[in-house]
Amino acid sequence: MAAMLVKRGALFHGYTCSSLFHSHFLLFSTNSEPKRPFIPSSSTTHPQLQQLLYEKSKVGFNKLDDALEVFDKMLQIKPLLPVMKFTQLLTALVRMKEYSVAVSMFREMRLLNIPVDIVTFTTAIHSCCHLNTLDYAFSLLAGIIKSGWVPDVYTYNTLIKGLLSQDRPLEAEHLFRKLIRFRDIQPDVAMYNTIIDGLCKTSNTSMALKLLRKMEKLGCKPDAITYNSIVDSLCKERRVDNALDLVSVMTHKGISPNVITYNRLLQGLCISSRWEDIEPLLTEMGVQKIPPDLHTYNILVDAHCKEGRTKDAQDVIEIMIEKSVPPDVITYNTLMDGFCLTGKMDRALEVLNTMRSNEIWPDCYSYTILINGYCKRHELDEAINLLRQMPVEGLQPDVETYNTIIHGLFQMGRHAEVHNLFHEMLKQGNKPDIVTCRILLDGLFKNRYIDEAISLFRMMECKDTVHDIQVHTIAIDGLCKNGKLNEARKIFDKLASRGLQPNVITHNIMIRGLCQGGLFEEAKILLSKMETSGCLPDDVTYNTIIRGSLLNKRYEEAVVLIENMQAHNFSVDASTTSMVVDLLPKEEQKEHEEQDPAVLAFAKWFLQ
DNA sequence: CTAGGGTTAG
Repeated sequence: MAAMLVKRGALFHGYTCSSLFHSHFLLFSTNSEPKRPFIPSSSTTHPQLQQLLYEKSKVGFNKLDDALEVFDKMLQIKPLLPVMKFTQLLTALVRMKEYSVAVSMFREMRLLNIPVDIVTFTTAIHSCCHLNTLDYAFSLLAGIIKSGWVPDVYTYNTLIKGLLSQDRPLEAEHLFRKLIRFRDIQPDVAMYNTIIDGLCKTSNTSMALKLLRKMEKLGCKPDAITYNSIVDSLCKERRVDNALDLVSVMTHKGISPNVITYNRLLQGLCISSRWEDIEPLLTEMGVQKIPPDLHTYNILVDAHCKEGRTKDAQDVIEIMIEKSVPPDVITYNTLMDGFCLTGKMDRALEVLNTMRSNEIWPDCYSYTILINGYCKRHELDEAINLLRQMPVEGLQPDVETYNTIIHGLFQMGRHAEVHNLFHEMLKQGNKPDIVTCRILLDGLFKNRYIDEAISLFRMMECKDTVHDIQVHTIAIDGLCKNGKLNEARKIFDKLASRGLQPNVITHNIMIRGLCQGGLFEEAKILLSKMETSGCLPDDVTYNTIIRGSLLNKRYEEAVVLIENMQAHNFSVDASTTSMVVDLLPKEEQKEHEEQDPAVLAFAKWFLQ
């Protein structure tokens, strides 16, 4: 569980209601006000309400106004209706994702002294969690206790889930441990599932597996949800065989995999490019009588597209329509992306029309995909046309759209337009994200605006908002490539003290920089540090250091490095090979006898 | 008719 602590910024604040006033302020100052005031209308009679409630309970509360109308009428009734009726209304709002209205209504109920109970409180807490007002959620927890109720497993699970969804896993863990330690509640499957999912989402799969065993030992039977979280996590870590094993374990224990299990496995096979294993799994789904759903088909469409088989992807869509699983906007976006990937922009645009004629309306992402397609083809004017088309279609470009087009402009050296678009993006109220930071920094370096790049990086450093290894890697790369090796080294050396873990790409960039700057010894030291650290070298690392050794005329060491690489089951890449070939004397040079014998010896050894 | 209304996975 301790490994959950890796998530940054998760300081333990405690669970008091000290911030009650602050939370109230938040509630009033945001859009949490009801859509209209709760002024009870007159001349409502009880039977009328019963009729309304009866009707609504059959068709559900479709509109927000329905719920508000019912609330008004409910308030009229004397004697007061059972709390449950009010809770049902709150739940209806939650189902409509009208969380702020739900919270306001709850507050109204409290002001009117409607005697809410633990279920009502929990529903209100659930709404707060969706509104990012966790402080208020915890003040409601205090409110529960003050009202003489006892928070139960539902209440705490809602809060834990809220903490996790707010990226506060440390506090979620604390709360969970506290509950167990003080035996406040007996965790049930749902609570274990919440924690296990939290562990999985913070890449603590082994911890999740431990907790799975622990819950079983404590007599809490895991269900499909428990296993699916872990299966998903294993697949994302490309441990799809472990995922498959876990599924056979669950089946053995009498817990049947469901469509979500199979979808996660299919996705896992796709991530690991194990196309040959997909067909058997689909067959097994058929045997188990689990029909594929929309997600299954979307995974298949994506897999075909990723492999460039857009025809097969289209066939899958045909099958979907046949089987009455109508494609959605994701299906069509995936197919469009497939066409963009192969540069077939006309086909991608056809898909856009197909989806419109099927009354599936393109979203912002549809346009981003197309814009990305044009950027890849270096057709920036087409991309900009599409960007301008979006508002006409009632779509507002988002950060991702702007990131895509800014990246494209930089690639084409259209630096001046980047500035315009960046300011447009800010004016539209889009906050730059970490990807924007990376694109800007990289673009400035690659377009040789070195001073601008450096000052941008310094700004990011000062603000400390950009606590991101990729941004630092980009800066190191940019500095190395522009003859500022020492500044690059300074940043690299400071990474650990900033709590940033250099990854294999960071290392490869630094090693290449060192080799090209003639600091081969230092590059070798860095490689050996990698071999003993958690960041294992990959084929790029070995090829980089080998090219470095050749560049620095260390032919004996090149032999050792190549053998070392082959011992690690990596092979020499094309770039390294051509470098060796270049070492050989050219035909026209053959008569000259200046060739270094060590070079010849090495090249002969390599080519034998 | 003694529950009903609230928690967890893509």
